[in-house]
Amino acid sequence: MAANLKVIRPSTAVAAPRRAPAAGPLGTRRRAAPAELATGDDAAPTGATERIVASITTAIVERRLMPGTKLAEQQIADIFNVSRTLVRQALNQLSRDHLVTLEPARGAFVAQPSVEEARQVFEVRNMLEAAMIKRAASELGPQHITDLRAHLQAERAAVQRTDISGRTRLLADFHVLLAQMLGNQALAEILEDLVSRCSLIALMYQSAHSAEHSLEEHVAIVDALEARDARAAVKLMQEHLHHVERNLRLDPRIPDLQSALRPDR
Amino acid sequence: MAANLKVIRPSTAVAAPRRAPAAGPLGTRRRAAPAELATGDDAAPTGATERIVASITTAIVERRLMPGTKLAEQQIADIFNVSRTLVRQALNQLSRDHLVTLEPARGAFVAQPSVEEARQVFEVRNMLEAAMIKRAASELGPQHITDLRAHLQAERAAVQRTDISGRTRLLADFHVLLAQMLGNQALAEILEDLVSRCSLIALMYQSAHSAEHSLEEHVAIVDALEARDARAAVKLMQEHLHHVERNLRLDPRIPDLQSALRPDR
DNA sequence: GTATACACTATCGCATACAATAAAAATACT
DNA sequence: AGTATTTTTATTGTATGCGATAGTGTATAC
Repeated sequence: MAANLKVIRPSTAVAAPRRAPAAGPLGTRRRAAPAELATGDDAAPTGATERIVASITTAIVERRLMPGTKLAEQQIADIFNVSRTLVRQALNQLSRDHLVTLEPARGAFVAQPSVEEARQVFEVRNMLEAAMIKRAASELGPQHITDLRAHLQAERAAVQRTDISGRTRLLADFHVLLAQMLGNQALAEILEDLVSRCSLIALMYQSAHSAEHSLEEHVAIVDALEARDARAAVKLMQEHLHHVERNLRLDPRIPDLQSALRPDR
Repeated sequence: MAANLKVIRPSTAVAAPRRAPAAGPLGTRRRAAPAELATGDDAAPTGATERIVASITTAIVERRLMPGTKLAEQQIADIFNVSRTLVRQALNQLSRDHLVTLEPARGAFVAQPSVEEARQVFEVRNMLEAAMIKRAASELGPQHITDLRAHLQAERAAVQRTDISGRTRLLADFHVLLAQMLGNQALAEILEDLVSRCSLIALMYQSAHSAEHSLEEHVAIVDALEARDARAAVKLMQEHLHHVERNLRLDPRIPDLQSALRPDR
């Protein structure tokens, strides 16, 4: 009975995962415990911190936690029926992922990435994913392509049924999936961080980039990979990232409004 | 009198930094506390965890802590005159940096990167740094070149006086410095992680790559940057990374011997 | 003499308790 | 009435304590 909690309202509360942690194509997050059994409920002795991190990460990426939301330790501890100690560990990890910011003696808050940070993250993604997709074009086999198609199908399903949180996650996972297929865990971990941050950025700056458009571009990328056309794949990926970035509402008004309204709650 | 400790012997002990934390060209590590005064001694209320992380990181990168060394919580707590709580936080952060591994219910150990992990890290560095140096060639100004030359001078000095720990750090910092000059903090942080891991890898696999050789290659890279020859810079950087990787003693004998001899000590 | 089983010790995992800090509220004063 | 100041309250930061787990050493049986 550890993790039965309702979806949260935007006001200073935290959400738990509605679905089992390892549901999606790449559910497990880094540094998994030895052998996490299918403990649907609470019986995860060591993985308690992991569970909290995964829950909050999912909540942020799936847009159920707004930037700037305060993450009070005791509240989260009550929700997960653990002590503040474990919550603290989780929040520390999340701050390393740039998903929450720790203000000394004030508490943890869902991060509010600056415009500059957004620029930097997209720049790094561009560097990394261009190189990645180039290798993918030459190294991925038929099985990988099949798996990618399956993922695209899942994306399409989520988009069609307007599953906002599912589609957000799946669209982001596409990029991480590519990294994992190259068999490079180090790359996958880095990209996972970057992609998560991008989800937060997209949320904060109210991306006008439609999910349909992203899906189309993903399809085009896989097509290029299947054709082993590295040049086209790189170009498509870079354009894709550029589109996503360009469709952010980076007008100074928006973030200012955000932070202007938020100080009190 | 918090941080007066002697240099450690390889057997299950931990070292503190002999010099002030922010000494080198890029001394401060990520997520710095608001304004870390020059508190030579202990008066760092919030930054206590930071200090421990920085100390152990430095100790590992500068080769004063061998891979596999046990990092007992109480020992470190005694050394820094803090409670195990803060040490735990520090060790958690370090495990996120891949510098220590946390074995459940057994403790923390200086990481022993596998051959496969080494391969992956170098692959990512290659992707990232090739793209980075390409941008650097077009974006860096004369002042940056001057700063790079100064850094090379510091490298040369450390190499000449056979300052083993200093040169190891400086050679690694060269790459991070490049990232910082591009004004991309996100990139710099990622690269800092990768470079730290490489230091550990080089230590573990007894790199035969001479420091002099690395220095020469760094000089060549800066020359190419100054000439704004992006193509050459990329090529030189990739060759440099390739040389470093190729000079690792990746023979299966070494790590097997390590793990064969190590279980008892 | 070797191997297995048992007990002991040391360290980790987690929770709880206490101290310090910052926000909030209430009161007093201009 | 509005503002400044003090008191109160809530939340974070750190330390400590207890239960649990794994490693180590010893004794006993074969």
